[in-house]
Amino acid sequence: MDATLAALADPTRRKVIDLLRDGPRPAGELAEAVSMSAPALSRHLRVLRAGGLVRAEAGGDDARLRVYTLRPEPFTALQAWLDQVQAFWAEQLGSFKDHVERGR
Amino acid sequence: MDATLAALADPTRRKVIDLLRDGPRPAGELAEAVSMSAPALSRHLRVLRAGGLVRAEAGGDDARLRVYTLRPEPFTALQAWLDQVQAFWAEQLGSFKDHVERGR
DNA sequence: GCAACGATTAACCAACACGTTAACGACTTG
DNA sequence: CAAGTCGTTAACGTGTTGGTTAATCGTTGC
Repeated sequence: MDATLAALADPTRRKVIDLLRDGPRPAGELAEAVSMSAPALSRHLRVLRAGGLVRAEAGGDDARLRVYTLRPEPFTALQAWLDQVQAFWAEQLGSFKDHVERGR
Repeated sequence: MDATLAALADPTRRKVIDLLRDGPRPAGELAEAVSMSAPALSRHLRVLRAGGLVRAEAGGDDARLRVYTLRPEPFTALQAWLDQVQAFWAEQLGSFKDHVERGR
């Protein structure tokens, strides 16, 4: 949870996530898409990997390529936490409902 | 979106969110709950306020108190983004379904 | 009015995050 | 095998973050 949100805190990394939304891509394409030096992006990718947000596999045809793909687990975990937080307003709504039903 | 995730990146601030889940609290209580000096927490609260995650109102009885409450907007916005990201696997599932239905 | 209190801001410092260029290892291609 | 390519790590400078204590502002209560 900690690693997930730390990873998502950076705009560049979020942009990478958004890019990967329409399909896996090799590191090079990602670097160019965010107009950043390859080393800089490589470290962002390391953070994303450490947080389990992405996974890298060797490109089948050209083994030099490292193809990155989104991983679902951290996102579902985050969503679960968000649901818990939002339960707060559900309670508020419940109190209000009780309040109303109690006739005032 | 940026401010939201930046705010959530810090563990202390997430703990504050979790504390506020079961009701509004004054700054002092929060500071003690996270065992941190009042100034340190005050700055965390400023970040949370800037991101719109919380709102502060003067305590009705004692005007020295600043009572903090959760605000829903950033959380729903974040959830919307998460849904978009997760659409990725929905597509994958679709492809798999097509794959199966195509008889192989 | 004056001491105490709650909260924030100011000033300062250690630690970390992020970008750059340079160097390196692994693979491909002629 | 030699040169070029893809990606990562190393080393470095810089800006930001997060904590501390000291000072400030508004409110409370005797």
